[in-house]
Amino acid sequence: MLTIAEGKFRNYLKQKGLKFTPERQLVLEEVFSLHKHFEVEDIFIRIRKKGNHISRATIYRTFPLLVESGLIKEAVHCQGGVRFEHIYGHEHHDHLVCLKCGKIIEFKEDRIEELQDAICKRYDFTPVEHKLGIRGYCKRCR
Amino acid sequence: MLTIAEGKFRNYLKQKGLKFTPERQLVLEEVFSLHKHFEVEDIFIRIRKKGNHISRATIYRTFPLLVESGLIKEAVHCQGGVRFEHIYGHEHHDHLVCLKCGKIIEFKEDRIEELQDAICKRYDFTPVEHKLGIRGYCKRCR
DNA sequence: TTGCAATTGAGATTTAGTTGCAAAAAGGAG
DNA sequence: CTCCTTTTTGCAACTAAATCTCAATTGCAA
Ligand SMILES: [Mn+2]
Ligand SMILES: [Mn+2]
Ligand SMILES: [Zn+2]
Ligand SMILES: [Zn+2]
Repeated sequence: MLTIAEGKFRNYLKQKGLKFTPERQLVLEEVFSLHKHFEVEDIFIRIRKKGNHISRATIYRTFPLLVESGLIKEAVHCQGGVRFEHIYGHEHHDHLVCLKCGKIIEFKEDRIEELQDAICKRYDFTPVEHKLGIRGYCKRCR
Repeated sequence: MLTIAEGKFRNYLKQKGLKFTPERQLVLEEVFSLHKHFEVEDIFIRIRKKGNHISRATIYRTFPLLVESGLIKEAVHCQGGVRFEHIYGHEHHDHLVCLKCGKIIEFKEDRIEELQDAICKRYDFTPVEHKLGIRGYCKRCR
């Protein structure tokens, strides 16, 4: 999984004339060692905890490259920072976000996706990505 | 329209033990004189241009009250600030956002809304609000 | 190995939004 | 109307996320 993601990242970088540096590798590895939503600060802290050195600026500069290369994307705008998630190795899905406990439930509904396509056709609009977030209260917080 | 919105706002404030001040009235009027998406800074500038005095802090403090009272809501997180829109006097809708020119197309699709309800039932989730934003390229920018 | 463009880290800067506080004012009680 | 309490205001100081600047470093292709 990581190796394939790394291959994609290397290709992307090369094709853009950019370099695969040790710092970018650290970020990539950390991002793909997680299996949930994450934000810049999470990755920063985890890399530092492992004794590796990296600056926040580098992570902030690396994330857009990971997005551009199709490996991760913005998932939800929670209170505070932007949260990211993997694309590579994960099917597209949308989110239910609990306003009380912050729990995030992922769901997939093909019929919604189809209707979205139909709407884009109706407005002669070429979709690149979409985000559907439903906020409310989960079973336990209601 | 404004008068009814003002009534709702006054009720909300009273019920919370808050006051209907001239500044809050200015914000309310300005917000409802617009008929498109807006952000805090827009309202600030428009009020100032008319020669009225108000501070940004007051507007930042008033917006959550307008949201809480059900008159406006966050529409989209564009590059930069949060954009708001009216709820009062407008039907619920979602957005297509052009990544090139920033144009926003509003759409309404009841079948998507129904499917969302079904999903919430499936996960025993009580929805409060949702936001569906499709980003891509409009007819002219493609 | 060399040269150059890309990258890095550190700290400064920007930007959106929040907060503390003293002075002002709303609005209910009397 | 006047008084009194509570809320509100403006300003400036502050915060936090993200971006930028720049000198020193490094990747990598020739
Ligand atoms: Mn997810
Ligand atoms: Mn809208
Ligand atoms: Zn919950
Ligand atoms: Zn466009």
